[in-house]
Amino acid sequence: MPDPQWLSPEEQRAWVPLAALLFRLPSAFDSQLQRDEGLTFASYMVLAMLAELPSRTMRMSELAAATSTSQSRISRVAGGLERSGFLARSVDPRDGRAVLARLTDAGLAKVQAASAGHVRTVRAAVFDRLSPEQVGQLAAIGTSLIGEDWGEAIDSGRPAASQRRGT
Amino acid sequence: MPDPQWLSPEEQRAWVPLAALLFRLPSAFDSQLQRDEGLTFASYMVLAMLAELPSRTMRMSELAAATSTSQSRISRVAGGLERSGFLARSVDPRDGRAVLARLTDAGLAKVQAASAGHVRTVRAAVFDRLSPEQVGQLAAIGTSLIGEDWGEAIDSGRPAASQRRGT
DNA sequence: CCGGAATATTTGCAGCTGCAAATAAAGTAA
DNA sequence: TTACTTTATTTGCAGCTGCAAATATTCCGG
Repeated sequence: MPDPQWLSPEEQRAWVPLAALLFRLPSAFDSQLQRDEGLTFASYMVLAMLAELPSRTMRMSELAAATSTSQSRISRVAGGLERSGFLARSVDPRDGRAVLARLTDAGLAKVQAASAGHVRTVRAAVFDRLSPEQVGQLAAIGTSLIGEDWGEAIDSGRPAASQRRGT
Repeated sequence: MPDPQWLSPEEQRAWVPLAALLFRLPSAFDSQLQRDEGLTFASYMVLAMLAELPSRTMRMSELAAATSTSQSRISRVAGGLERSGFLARSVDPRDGRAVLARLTDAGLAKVQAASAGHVRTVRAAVFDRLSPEQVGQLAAIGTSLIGEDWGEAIDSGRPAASQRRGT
C-alpha cells in the first residue's frame, strides 16, 4: 500500500468532489426545507422516520440512531417539533429512563405536505444527475461506508501509537 | 418515468445511506479536527486550499467557491484563522472591493501538522471501506453531482407552478 | 432492601451558520 | 464629474450543534 500519510491520485479524484458534496447537499436541503416549510433537514428526517412506522412512535435513542445524529441533537430537535405540535413525548411505561416520541396527526400532515418539495430537491440535486447504474453503485458505496463499526474505526484520528509526546 | 412525487425503490436504497453519510461524515471530521487540532472541517479546508497554491493566496470569493460554502461563512472562518495567526487578509491592490487571504508560515505549519491525522480519519471513514473500483465510481458520481449549474436546478424546491397560494 | 455501576435524556455554555441588511469600491452612462 | 447599478465582503440576529456535566431510572451483587 502507498503512503497512508496522504491520498493517492485516484483517491483525491474521489475525495475532492465528495468533500464538496458534504458541504453543499446539507445546505441545499436545509435551505429548501427552511424556506418552504420552516423545517430543518434534521427535523424533516425525524418526522419522516416516525411517519414510516405504523405506531408512529420511537424511543429518542432509536431516533438518534435512525437519523445518524447525536442524542443531544435529537433531544433539541424533538423539543422544537414538540413545541410546534408535530410530536409528543412521554416516558416509556416499560422503562422510566426512556422517552417515546410519537408523531401527532399534525406532524403526519406536516411531513406529507413537505415531502413533495423535499423529494423534488433530492431529485434535482442527486438522482436526476445519475445514470441508473450509478444509482446502484451509490447504494453499494453508501452501504459500505455506514457499515458495522463506526465510533471505533473513525474516531481513531490518533496516531497508531507514536507521535504522542507529553505525559 | 415513475411518479416523480416519490423515490423509486432503487433510489431509496441509495438515498437512505447517502443521507446518513451527510450527517455522519461532517461530524466525524469536525470532531477529529477539533479534538486534535482545534480546527473545524471548514477551517481545515480553507487552510488546505491555500496551502496548495504557490502564492498561498486567494480572494475570499474564490475561497468560498473552492470550498463550496457561502461567503458569509468564509468571512467568519477567515476571521477566526486570522485571529489565530494562520492567515492574513489584505485588500486587493487591483480591486479595492476584493480581499486577499494569504496563508502565513504559522498557517502552513498548522495544516502540515494537521493533515496526517485528518487523512487517517478520511481513510478510516471512506477509502479503507471501498474497493478500487468503488473509488473510481465515487469519483465519477461526485463529479456528476457537483457539475455546472447548481443554484438554479437545486434551489427549485418550489412546485412546477401550482400549489402556490397566497400573494 | 441498600449502594454503586450502567443506561437514557436533557441542558448550560460556547462556538458555528445562514439570511438579509449594511458597507465599500468599481463600472457605466450622460 | 454625478448618479445609478453591480460586485465583494462583512456583520447583526436568531437558530442550531456538540461536548461535557447534570438528572433520573434501572440493573446487579450481597
